[in-house]
Amino acid sequence: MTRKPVLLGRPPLLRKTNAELLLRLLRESGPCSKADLVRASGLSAPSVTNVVATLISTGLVETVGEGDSTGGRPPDILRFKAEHGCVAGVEITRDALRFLLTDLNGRELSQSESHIEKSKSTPLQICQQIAKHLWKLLRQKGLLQKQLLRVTVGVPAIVNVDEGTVLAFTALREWNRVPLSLLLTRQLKCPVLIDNDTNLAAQGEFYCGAARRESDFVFITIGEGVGAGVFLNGRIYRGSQWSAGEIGYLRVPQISREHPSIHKYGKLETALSASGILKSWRASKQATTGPRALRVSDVWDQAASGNAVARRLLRQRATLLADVILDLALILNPNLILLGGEVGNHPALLRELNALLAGSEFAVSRVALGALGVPAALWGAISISLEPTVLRLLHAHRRG
Amino acid sequence: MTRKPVLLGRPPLLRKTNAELLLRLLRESGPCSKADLVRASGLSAPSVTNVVATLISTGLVETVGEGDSTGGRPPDILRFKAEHGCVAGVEITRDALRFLLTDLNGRELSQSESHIEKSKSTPLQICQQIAKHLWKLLRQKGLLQKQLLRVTVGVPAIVNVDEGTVLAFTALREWNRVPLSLLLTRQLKCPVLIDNDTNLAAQGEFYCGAARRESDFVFITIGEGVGAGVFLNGRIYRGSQWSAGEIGYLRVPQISREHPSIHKYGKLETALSASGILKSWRASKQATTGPRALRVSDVWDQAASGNAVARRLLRQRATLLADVILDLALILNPNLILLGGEVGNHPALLRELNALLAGSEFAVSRVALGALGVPAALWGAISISLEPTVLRLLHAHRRG
DNA sequence: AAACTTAGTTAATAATCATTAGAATGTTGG
DNA sequence: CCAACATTCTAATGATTATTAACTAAGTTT
Repeated sequence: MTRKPVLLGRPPLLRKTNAELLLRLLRESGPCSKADLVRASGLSAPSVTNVVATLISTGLVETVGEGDSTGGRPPDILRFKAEHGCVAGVEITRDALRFLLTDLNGRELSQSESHIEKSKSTPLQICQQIAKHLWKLLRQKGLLQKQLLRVTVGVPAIVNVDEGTVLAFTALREWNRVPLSLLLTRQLKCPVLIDNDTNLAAQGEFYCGAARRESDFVFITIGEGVGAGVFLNGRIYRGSQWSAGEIGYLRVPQISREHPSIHKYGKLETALSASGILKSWRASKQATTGPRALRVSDVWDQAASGNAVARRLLRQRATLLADVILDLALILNPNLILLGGEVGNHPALLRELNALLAGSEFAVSRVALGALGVPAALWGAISISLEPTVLRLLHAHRRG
Repeated sequence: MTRKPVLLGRPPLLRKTNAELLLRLLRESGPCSKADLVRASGLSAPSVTNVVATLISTGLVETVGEGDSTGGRPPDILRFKAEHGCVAGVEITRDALRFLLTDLNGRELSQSESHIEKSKSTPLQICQQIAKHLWKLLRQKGLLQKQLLRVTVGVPAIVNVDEGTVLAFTALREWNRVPLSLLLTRQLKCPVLIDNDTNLAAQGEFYCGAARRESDFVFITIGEGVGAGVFLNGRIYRGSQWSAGEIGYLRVPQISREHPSIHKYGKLETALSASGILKSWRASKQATTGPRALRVSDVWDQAASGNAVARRLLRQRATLLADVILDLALILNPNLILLGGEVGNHPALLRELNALLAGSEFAVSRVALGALGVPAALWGAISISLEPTVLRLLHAHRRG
């Protein structure tokens, strides 16, 4: 047995704390000198020298030569070695896999997509496809397999994040209770985390999208289904059975009551769905031979340019959505509510919503559009991968 | 200027950490010996000796003689000196002030109530009445004024907890933007925190009521108004403008739309209110001369014993409330939803709700009744007062 | 009464950070 | 061009706090 890794109030706690602090400063403010770290951290110069020496010994930090003098000895510039390894974000959708590979600074190395063949869509086959694709991406970028340090996977389902199991996949029954995280960890030989795709999209908008520095917000995505990523106190809130934000069965005015069920869409979800909107549009346009609309955004564009049928469709959906947003605002009082998905992410809908919501004296949340679009969940996956990966490297090396 | 109190990764951080750890252990597990603390904390015996010496020097800990031998030298028993000071919880309602005084272990010293005279109900007069009453209670218990170390006040309003100001008092316009915390701090000469009463009630149920060890739950109170205390990740969630849980304007089926307004009740609130229920009851019972009902609980009792009119009233309200609960469960997925208030806290209502909610495949929260009744908010006030008070004492003494 | 058990203290050692002094290596100004 | 100065970084020393090992204290068990 190794020695017990307790680290309560013993002296090594100081080193750990300060090493994490300096590494964080280096990652956040980019390359700088020891003297800069002294000023930024508040630690003494000898301590910084000492801690940096251990950081360099882990391989996470390196010197990159002299910087410019500012009237004295020129500094040795330090930098976080972001290319030491890489992390990946993966998103599983009904018919495709999406991939994003970044270095340890979250800088994009490659982004790609891969179609899922209907005949090869069992959980195990999907895992194999993911592994194969990731190995290919690594090869293309000249990286070793063991440099892939962590993978986070988004799934359109209720997910037990602790156990790494998929609990309920609205459309795909065979995915029930699949230990996806375990399967992938075995194949990829690195830690794999899985999470709900909408949760990850919210995290992505927080990381580099429209919700930067917002500690409390809700990301609503509307496409075929409806879901919300609830982000509170600076992190994803998942609920006690992992189903927070599953708003497809919400009881709002004009929606008849039913009980939440795992394998079908809720009434609200159906009412707001893309296919429902397109169906209504096509039905009413077969009479008046107007312009074609293949996607919901086309319908919303038509509404914005004055088409009466499209305007009615938009108004109906916005009215429903306004009720949902007000309920969220009353219960959670977030600063911001973001709209995403092919139905949700449109300026015309936003305008309509703002008109419907104006007039509240409290429970006022700013409503806005997501900034990242489709890759939002991938960026969220990267975002929650980076911090634990770096800390793990730091402490693994300090031990061994 | 005093020296800067930075305490990042410097050696004193260890002492601080360990002192807090041992004090917490001592408070949670009651009187024990140094050897017990060694076993419980994982620290070495000399360290415990050392830290305990500093704890004793602050006056927060004392020795109380020898314990029983278990086959060797008998231990010196240590104990947290809970009578070193006291904290108070206060609740302001429309027509009364409620008080709870406890020692630093949260053990009740006295509980009392004081009527608010209509002619003396300005914020300043209320503050004076609170101070006067608290001084009286202290005198009765033989405590000095300076032994009152912290007071937390619950207010039936939206409260800015950071600034200590009352933002919106549904019924009382004169309370708008009152810096209640500042006023009381001046009078009481100790830190005063104010918070929403329903938030505090939720905290109370967590501390010593029906939600012990539940890290995620919602406490719904229904009386004249309707409100929810949202408790997530082990603490009150207040939202970004302090109005989380203000569900009186929630848009659920059967409730017509309106915008949240500060100085009147919402439609849902009105539909569920005690006075509305009693009014309907009296209207329908003037024909059939049945038993009298003075409180809503009497009506619910009648419903439980088969009275048709009462059953209809109960069914109506339960239907509304079931929608609210399902919406909360979908958005937050808490483990538990508690009912409180004179309308909410009744077994007949609970039965009806459970019948209406049965059948969901996910978003299932256990629904139960609050255990503390009227003093819930007072216990919540005590609960959030204790920890900061003890830590403040510990570190104040270690400095001086 | 001797052996053992448990509680607690003292003395020596280790980890870590801060302070002080000084070395390394530039720029600035006469 | 060189002396004075500025900035970066390191080496030596001392302070705080922890641990380990040895020891004292005071009981129970055989």
